[in-house]
Amino acid sequence: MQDSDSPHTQGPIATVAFSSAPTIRDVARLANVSIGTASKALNAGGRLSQETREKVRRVAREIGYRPNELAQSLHRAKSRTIGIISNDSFGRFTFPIVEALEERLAEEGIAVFMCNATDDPARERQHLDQLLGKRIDGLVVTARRADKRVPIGPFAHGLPVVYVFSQADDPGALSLLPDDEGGAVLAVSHLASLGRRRIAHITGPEHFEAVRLRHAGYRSALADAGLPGIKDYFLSGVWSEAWGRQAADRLFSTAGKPDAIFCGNDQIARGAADALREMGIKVPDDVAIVGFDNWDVMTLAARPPLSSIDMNLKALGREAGDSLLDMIAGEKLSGVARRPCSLIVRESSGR
Amino acid sequence: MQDSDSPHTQGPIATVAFSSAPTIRDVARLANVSIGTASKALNAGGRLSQETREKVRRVAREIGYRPNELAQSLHRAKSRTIGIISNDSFGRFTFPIVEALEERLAEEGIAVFMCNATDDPARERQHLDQLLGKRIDGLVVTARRADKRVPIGPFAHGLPVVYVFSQADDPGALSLLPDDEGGAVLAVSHLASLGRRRIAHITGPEHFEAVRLRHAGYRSALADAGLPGIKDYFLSGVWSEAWGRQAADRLFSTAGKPDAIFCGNDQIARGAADALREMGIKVPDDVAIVGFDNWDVMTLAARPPLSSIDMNLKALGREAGDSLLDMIAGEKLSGVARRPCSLIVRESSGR
DNA sequence: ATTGCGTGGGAAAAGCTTTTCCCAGACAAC
DNA sequence: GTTGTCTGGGAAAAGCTTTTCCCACGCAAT
Repeated sequence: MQDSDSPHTQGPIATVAFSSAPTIRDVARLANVSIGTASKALNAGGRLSQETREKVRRVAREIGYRPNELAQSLHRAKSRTIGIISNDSFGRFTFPIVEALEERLAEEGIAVFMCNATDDPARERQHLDQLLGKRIDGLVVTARRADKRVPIGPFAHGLPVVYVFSQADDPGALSLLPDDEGGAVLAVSHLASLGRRRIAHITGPEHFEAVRLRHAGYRSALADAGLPGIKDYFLSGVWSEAWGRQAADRLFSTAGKPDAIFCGNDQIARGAADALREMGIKVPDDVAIVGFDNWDVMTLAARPPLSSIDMNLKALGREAGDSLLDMIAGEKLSGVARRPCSLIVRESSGR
Repeated sequence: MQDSDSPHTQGPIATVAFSSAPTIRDVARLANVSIGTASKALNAGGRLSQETREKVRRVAREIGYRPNELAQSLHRAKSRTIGIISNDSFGRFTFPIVEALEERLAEEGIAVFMCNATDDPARERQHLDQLLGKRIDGLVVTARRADKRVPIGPFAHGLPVVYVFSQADDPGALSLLPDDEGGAVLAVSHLASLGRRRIAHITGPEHFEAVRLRHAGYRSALADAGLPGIKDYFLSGVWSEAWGRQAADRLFSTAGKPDAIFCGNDQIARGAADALREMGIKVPDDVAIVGFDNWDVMTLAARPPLSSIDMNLKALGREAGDSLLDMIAGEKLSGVARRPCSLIVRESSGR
């Protein structure tokens, strides 16, 4: 906290009852100084005797004075406030991002307005309007899917905008995304390094960019390992456990019995693991499995616990905060940046 | 939106490039009127000719004028802003609450500051300090568990405070909670109404108030149905699928084979369902199961899909918004209110 | 004793809006 | 033609801070 030594952060919430929050006039009056002097005393600026300074601070603490940030913001034309517009109703993916972002910004004393638009352009517009009225210093846009969306700007006054887990054709804005392709490479190379040679891929709907990118990573990692791409080993469906079970059944009835499966998410992976267990196929001995998302609810509850790819969403959120701060400070950042995923090895591909 | 007819909500984000956001002075100058007149023209107040009014509005729209809410807030001593402090890092339970709350408040043009304290009193204090500086009109406190916490106030200036999914000994504040006991009654009466007579209860750690309340509901519903409470049928453990499996195993090896299980949450219920299936016990034919939370990730993926108790968290969040609005409007609300849960019947107790 | 300088503190403006009060002008009525 | 009334619009204050500029006083130096 930059102002952790300012008097109001230490005092009680309020000691003296005022009819409304005390202002600097109250402080000045009670300390027998002018308003300007009181302000200088509280802000470590100006030339004041130590004595006066302390007197003012003491009074401020006693009456629970806390500067009105609205007035401060108005004065300095910076609100120390940013907005987040989400289209995920803050679901599983945006949440860690938003949490890390909020934490980073809180470190700088910047508060976060949270707006949920749930893919409704009218609501998004309404929120945006309100945020602009509140003179936010920056804007973060996030979503459930990393697919391209229409730009939310551009803004005449150069409002800094960061898209995270989301992207748009917005030349002035920065997009921060996980490296889906790299994550898939990580998973498949890991499986190959275990000696697996028949690696299947069960995943979600192909209209997701993430599905296409992870598929690309799967293929390139296979090629790098000198393994053939087998058509029947690629199964695109939906993001559910039921599909994972169904696809696994299919792999072991019609297709040629793989010895490893890379799944597009952890739900599919868990479904596949369940199906294999019920078929009497041992995981990881007969078939190794790696999921995607590293969602503990799935990976830890599955039998056996699932290896998975972690998109490092907290790090992504934190970086979004860093970047936004840089942009607010005047730096120009733009383009699309993809950040690496991590492989988390558990029993399903362990040993 | 109360001001949906004000000009700025319809115009473009910005048409003319200003060095910084245009102010009402710019509008007044370009429309050849005084600042006061411009304000009146834009706000439907005062006595102005229709002509002047339209001229001002046209200019405002053309230059993308948007009133500075910081100045408005400063003037009217209402920020139209509230804060939410969460200690759940916005997890599964607080999300729906916060989402509904934000939606309700957005309807009134009130923006929401989101703060995550994660059970760290220092961070909570820091956030609170900042929020008070920003002159929020109200505060919502939420948490991962509904257990009692230390009050966040009291505040000298009567800041409205609502605890939701959380409670504290704060005489001036309102607490809104789900009726855990009633939810348990709902579940157990439902099972009894299906003709089940040996109803077990597998649940989480007893230091959770929710566990104790649901247990109480379980017992009172048993009594109401004229069923005996059997000691071996109550199993308290942790909130996990693994515990659900383990407890179910125990019920069917040592205890006297129940014909229904009411589970303290959906993860336990899913674990129990899995264990039963693997023992060759049919759900719901041999044993009916009802979970708690109605968490779709569990209830829909389980085999069979799980009946569950829904805490109606969205309704709770919306009501928290309503109450906070009332309190901001001057109404005095306090005490602890518990809101009913709903029973969602699926296959695990269906037919 | 007078000049000069430094120091401590005050006055005022600026940032943007809203609202109240007031004034000037126009028109009607006498 | 003069008075009165209504109407359209302007001036100014208030809301709270910060910051710049300036002034007055005291002390030291000549």
